[in-house]
Amino acid sequence: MARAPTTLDAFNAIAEPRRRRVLDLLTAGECAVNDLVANLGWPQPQVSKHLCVLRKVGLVRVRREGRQQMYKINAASLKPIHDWVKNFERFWDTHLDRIKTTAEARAKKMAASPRKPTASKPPAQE
Amino acid sequence: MARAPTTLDAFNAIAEPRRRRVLDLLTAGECAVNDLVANLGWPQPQVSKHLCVLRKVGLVRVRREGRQQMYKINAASLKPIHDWVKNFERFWDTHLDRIKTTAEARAKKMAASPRKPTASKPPAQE
DNA sequence: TTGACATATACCCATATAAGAATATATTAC
DNA sequence: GTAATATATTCTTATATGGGTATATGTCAA
Repeated sequence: MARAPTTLDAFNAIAEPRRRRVLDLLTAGECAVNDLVANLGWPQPQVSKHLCVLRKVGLVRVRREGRQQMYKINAASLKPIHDWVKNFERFWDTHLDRIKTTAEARAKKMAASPRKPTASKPPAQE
Repeated sequence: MARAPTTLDAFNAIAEPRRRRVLDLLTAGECAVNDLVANLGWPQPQVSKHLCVLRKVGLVRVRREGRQQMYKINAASLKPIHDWVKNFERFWDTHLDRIKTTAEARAKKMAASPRKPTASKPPAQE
């Protein structure tokens, strides 16, 4: 089996940095292909192809306006990614870490010598 | 040019659902390969290979303990993804929308008649 | 040493890219 | 109709994959 198609889901689609770049630009608002081409400086076919992938996974919506195709972001398709990554927040959120660490340290100290509540705490940071 | 290697960064690494699955399991704590194999029910070489990719992008750390290799999550490598996706939150988070809208409305009201500081605030819970 | 266990690696194969170049399609203007 | 504009599609090519199977490496035990 080969790698999953980029059009399978948002996870695969945004693995490509250039597609993330396109989405970043589209946060500013609806945009025609040529505007993206001008902003990005990439060959037009590449822009179209990346847009095609984004469209297939539902990350953008298209609307024709005369000769132009207006693309706009549909970021709701990013929510699954957001939700998944959010489950790992606690692993880097130093605020939560500190809370947890402090709580653990206090608990340990309490268990060791319940007499001295909050005293000999050298550096021991991080 | 071909697609970027899965080992290029976390974005590419987590495009594969099975690797996300592995990370999910590792949130429970450090784990030997065979434990993962047992939990996942995949052939051992596959588990090892996926772990290898995760290791190369820094999403997991290994430690040898006797014959076992203990893998633990290093979710800090997911932070770039979190940070990127977070920029799109406003596109689906109706909660933020409401907060923003409320804040703007209040600001506008304040500007119009600065006399009433914080009064007519009915439910607006959450 | 020999063997058992735990894990990693090597090989094969079908498939899927992403970029580049050329061309096709669709829409409007003349 | 013809031309011009805006965008999409069709090639090609180099490269990377993920699963399967077999095997190599590393570690402990007797």
